[in-house]
Amino acid sequence: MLNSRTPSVKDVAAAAGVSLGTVSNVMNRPEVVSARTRERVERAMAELGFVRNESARQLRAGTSRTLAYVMLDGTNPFFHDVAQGIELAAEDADLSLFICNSNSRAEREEAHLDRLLQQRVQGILITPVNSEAPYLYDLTRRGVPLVIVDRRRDDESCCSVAVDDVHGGRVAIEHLAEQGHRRVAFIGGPESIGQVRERLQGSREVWAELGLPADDLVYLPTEALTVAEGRSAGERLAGLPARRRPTAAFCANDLLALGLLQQSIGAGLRVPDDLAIVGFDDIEFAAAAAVPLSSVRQPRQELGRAAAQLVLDEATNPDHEHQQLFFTPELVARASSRAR
Amino acid sequence: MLNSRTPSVKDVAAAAGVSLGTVSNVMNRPEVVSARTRERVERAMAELGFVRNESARQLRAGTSRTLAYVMLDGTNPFFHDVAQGIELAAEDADLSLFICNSNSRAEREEAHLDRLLQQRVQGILITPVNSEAPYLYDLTRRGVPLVIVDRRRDDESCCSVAVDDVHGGRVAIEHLAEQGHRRVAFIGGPESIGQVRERLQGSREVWAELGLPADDLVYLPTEALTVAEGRSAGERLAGLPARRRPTAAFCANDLLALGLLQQSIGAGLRVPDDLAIVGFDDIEFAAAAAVPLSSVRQPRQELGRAAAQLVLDEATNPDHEHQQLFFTPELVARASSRAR
DNA sequence: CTACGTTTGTGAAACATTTCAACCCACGAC
DNA sequence: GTCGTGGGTTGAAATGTTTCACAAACGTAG
Repeated sequence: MLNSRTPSVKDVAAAAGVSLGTVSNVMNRPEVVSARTRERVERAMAELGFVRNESARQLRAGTSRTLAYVMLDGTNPFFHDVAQGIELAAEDADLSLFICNSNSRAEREEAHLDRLLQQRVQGILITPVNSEAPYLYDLTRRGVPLVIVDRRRDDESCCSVAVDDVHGGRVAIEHLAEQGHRRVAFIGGPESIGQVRERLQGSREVWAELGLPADDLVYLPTEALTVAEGRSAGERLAGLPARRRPTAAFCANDLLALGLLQQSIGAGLRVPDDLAIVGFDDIEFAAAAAVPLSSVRQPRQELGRAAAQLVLDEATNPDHEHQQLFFTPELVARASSRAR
Repeated sequence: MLNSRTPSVKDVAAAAGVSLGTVSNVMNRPEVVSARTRERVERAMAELGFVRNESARQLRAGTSRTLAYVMLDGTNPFFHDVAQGIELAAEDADLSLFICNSNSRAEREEAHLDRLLQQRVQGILITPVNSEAPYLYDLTRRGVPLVIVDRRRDDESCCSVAVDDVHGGRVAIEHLAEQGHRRVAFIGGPESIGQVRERLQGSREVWAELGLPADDLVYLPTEALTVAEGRSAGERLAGLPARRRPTAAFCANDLLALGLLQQSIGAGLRVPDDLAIVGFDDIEFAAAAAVPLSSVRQPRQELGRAAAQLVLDEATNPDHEHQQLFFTPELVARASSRAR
């Protein structure tokens, strides 16, 4: 019953009474083989339960059928949405997607990249721990199509897809100012993350343009962009003397905002009346929060899809040129920041 | 500068002045080659930037270095936590993990499985759309190590790892009854999902044992286990005549519960005073909800880790026996259901 | 009936690795 | 000296595909 070995093209060829090459043609160029033989071969395949060996295919053909995405933080739904966008594009191109998670650790990231190199994936999409890491430059030197997602590089040595974070910071603060807030907290960190810096920069820019005193935009640094850090920021916020306490907070991402929201409500504050909150990313759960969260929306799936298209272009188009794609995020105002 | 071809073992061998076989030995059985030559070969590898071709390795060696997990629903963080557990186990065994997402569509699932078969992955973990699907039985017939995660099969024709859902239903309802609730809603669906059926069954069992009238455990069916469905269930709940309206709800998963929570608060209900809520899964966001959500905790990472161990056993241990692993979920009581 | 073009099918080479039997060589025991 | 012994290394076969130059078969126009 159990056929020790899984059947190969050779077995199929024998069963169908044709040559190896013909079986291969049936799989790869069905138009060159006559309907009659094609059918015979297909029947043989079905009967034997033939499954093409991808390693052999790839070895000989030299081209793999997979893309890979190395995401930064598996606990943040944002990245899964990006991955979903990539997956859709990959599906269209009839490719598989390998999803890895570096968990913000450079060493894991490097290990994953090493594996992917061994697999000879067609292209790599990555939201890196550090977009200037030398091993990333190695990839490009090796000629591996590479797209940096949701980050950027100063030089333009590879494609990237990102969102205008400075602008994102601007619209968030603008909105809060419009709602009448005159003392606002910026919550986020560590500053080593480019995103955080730029969102903060945008916030400060527009704050200054509105002629508001710099001191009244309070920077509350955090250790990471997590729910727990959001809660702890909330505690620090509550600890400020009433006079100094902001009436609104702009968080560098939604996880922070969700943590802050929870802590605030738990502490008996009314949101948005006592504290207005705006997040960043607009993850699914932002809208589902008890007080639906205002957030600066990133086109998450679009980001992924666009990145996949760039990497495919680099992989297949001989005169590909690196591009830096930019999306403009927009504010989605919900209950957590509206009307005082 | 750019060396057209990526170097192969042959190139390394030439550069180091040894034979092919020796280079291979350096990679696979370093102990049999003398320290001197090993070092020479390693230097040559580094200089040439050699990267082993995994396809060729796999083709010849016959064994792949990857596991795969086909998850049911990428929008539910629960599955990502399971995946994380698998990933950890895979990392320990020095394997890569391929993560796929069927999005609850049998056709996508089958397409993914086909791909994985072609890749000759070492084993497949899956949370299937339907655990009795014929193509799943095909896998076993083919001899592919297979573990069903978070589902079960009636016959014991493959390994599975799941949670005792009947028990989960029991503890949730027991808890609510203890808090004094005498009219409770069970929210979940569709009934085609085994989980939903069993959680409901457990609920009914314990309700009857407590001597409460069957009619007072109100079953509110939903189309899916999503936040949106939770919201809509909330609306239906609010529409019930006050006399018939439950004072507590047990949701078949946390997404539903989160949706219900949001809708209820938005409608001006106080949780848990007007409506107590218990979810299922205990995803990260459950604790982070504005009113921290009580939930029946599944050991998510543990589930994944255990499943990975089973699949590895099946893959490597010649006298492997199929096992049905069971975890007992436990209630995590938080503010959404405590003390009226 | 021949020459020629088209359509189908063939067979061997190539891909990059692992594996294994065989070989070489130095060294110690006798 | 000779004979094992065993560590170190080699070379060739094998893995399952794809590709490509070529052959065979078959019409068809002249």
